[in-house]
Amino acid sequence: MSTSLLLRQVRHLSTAAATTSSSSSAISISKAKAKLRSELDPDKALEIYSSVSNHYTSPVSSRYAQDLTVKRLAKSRRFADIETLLESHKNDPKITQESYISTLIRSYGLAGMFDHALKTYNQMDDLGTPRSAISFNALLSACNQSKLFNQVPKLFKEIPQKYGFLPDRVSYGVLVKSYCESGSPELAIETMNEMEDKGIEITTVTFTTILDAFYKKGNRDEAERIWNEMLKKGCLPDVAVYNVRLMHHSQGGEAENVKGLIEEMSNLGLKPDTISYNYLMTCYCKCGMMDEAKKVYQGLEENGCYPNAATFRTLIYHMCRSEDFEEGYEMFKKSVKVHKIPDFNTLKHLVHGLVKKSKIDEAKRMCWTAKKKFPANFLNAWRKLEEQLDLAAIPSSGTGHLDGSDHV
DNA sequence: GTAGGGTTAG
Repeated sequence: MSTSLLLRQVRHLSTAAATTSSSSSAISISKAKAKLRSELDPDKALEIYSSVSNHYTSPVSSRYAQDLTVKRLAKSRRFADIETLLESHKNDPKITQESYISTLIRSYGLAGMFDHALKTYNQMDDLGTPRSAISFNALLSACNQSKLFNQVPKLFKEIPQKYGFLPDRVSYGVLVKSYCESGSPELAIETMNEMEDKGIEITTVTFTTILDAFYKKGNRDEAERIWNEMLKKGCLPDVAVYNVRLMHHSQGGEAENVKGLIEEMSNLGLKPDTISYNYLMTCYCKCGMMDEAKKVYQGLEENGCYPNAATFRTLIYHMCRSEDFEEGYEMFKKSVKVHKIPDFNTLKHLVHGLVKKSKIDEAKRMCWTAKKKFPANFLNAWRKLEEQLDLAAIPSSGTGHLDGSDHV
């Protein structure tokens, strides 16, 4: 189906949703989300999205599907398509709900289209949508997402005053983020003091933003001071704030410290997630402790976690570095099986390595599978790689199915 | 019903 046709259909569907309640061909939103996660092709993503977009249930459930679709389109620089898609939602009667229009504002931000986000925010008067901190927060987030960090303080000063509402702790959270992103965590601390004066709750989230900013600046002492202040203020640490600490300790290859932080989390009753374990794994890989890294991978499931694309990418990358290409190939097959294939560059190293070790059949099978699993715009890159390495012929044994049907 | 952690690499 062509994109323009599809978009026309989407528009039709969202208008139709105003009068009729459902369409029998639509797939469930949870099914769509799962499909969207593994779909890198923007056209196909749009197709999946269009089959659920007329089934708007609540902002939170449809936002994820919309965000994924917009992100795919933005990555392909298809801004006109994003506009058509998001503008079509303005025909929906739910546009008078502040939370509904807020998802559109946020999505424009995600695409880096802040001018459209602001235009939508300004349209609220005409559309008859009431304003509060909710849509304001969406606008501020859109500003940050579009990397216009310097504009956030200005909006923060002007908009609540203009429309007569008060910024809430989330609004302040976005403001803090904008200062941190501009490289001024000092201004973020000032903002935190201001929050305290105004009686606005400072949460673990706000501290996490600032903690991360100081680590990124290489100011570890200040980061530690923020961490201690957070605890002193009675904010409970959670998995996200530990992941910030894990990230910065794993970058220095401090395997013992990272291991210690993971244990600290468990002692506090926090369950490390895939991101936490990925940091531990990365750290072991960097220290050349590949066996320990593999143990982390093998233990993921019993810890209630699933490997993601970064898990496979990290393992495959470091297996290639230590010339364990066959092991890397086994890992590649596992990644295909669970639809978490790493990026092209990582796999390129692996194909080269397999050829170097005369594992021609494996290299051919890899290319064959990758061409099927990557989005269409990668087809040329894979063909070129095949040609360079003289792998273009059909794999010698069998058809080379790697997607769970054999060989895995 | 919104804010924080995944360019975890070369």
